[in-house]
Amino acid sequence: MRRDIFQAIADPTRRAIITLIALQAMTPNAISDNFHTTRQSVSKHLRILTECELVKQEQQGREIYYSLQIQKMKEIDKWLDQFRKIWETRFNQLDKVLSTIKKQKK
Amino acid sequence: MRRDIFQAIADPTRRAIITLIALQAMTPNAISDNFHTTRQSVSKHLRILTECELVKQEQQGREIYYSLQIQKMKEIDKWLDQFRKIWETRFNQLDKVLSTIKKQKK
DNA sequence: AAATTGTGAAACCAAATAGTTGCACATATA
DNA sequence: TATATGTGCAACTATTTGGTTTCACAATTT
Repeated sequence: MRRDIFQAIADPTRRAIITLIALQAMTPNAISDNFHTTRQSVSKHLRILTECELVKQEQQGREIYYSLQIQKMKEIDKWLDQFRKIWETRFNQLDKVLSTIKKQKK
Repeated sequence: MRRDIFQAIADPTRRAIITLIALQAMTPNAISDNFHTTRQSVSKHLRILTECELVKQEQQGREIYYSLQIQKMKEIDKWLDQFRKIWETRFNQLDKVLSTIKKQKK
């Protein structure tokens, strides 16, 4: 059973849940009201998200509030870094080409 | 058959392929030399990556060179934007708290 | 105390996935 | 022309996945 952030955000419902609870904690019932699926299905997604530490729970009486562990999202950002370097370099190269063309026009 | 970038980068082998061909185009044979899997398996991954436009092919004789379409990676970056705003705000709030403590110490 | 509500977990199922094996086909080399 | 090489694709398999149904249990309300 693989369980990492990339696998977690692969599912569109899970991405929607993440967005939904990014700003405020919500209960499984409240979350599932926003989707055309059962509470149990959402519950399963929340378990997966919890297992890879993208989400944390907070019990309040019989209700459990789920919220996003925003710092975990930075791991995706960190992975993107290696490519960011490349696309920025390509942009700079394009910039260089453009300024060369500009000079030649003079 | 779902086919989007998030599903594409969910597989660790595909993420490794992406990193491998990010800087230079490579043939399926050369790519599969880097993994403990068959050429056919890599070929399948390349097909998935091509289908969601993360990778482009360039035929050269009987060889086909695959390379990363770096700008497509920006889509993930774009999706992260909504969370980046949150984690930057949280950081600023922490900053505010810290400077308040500093003031109180004076 | 009895009924209701909010929840997680197990059992089950259909569909998707990653991988393998075997093949076809085009390009290159002998 | 015959053989070797680089490749994609189809068929098959084991495993994983997302979803549903059913149940158990604890907290709340009546």
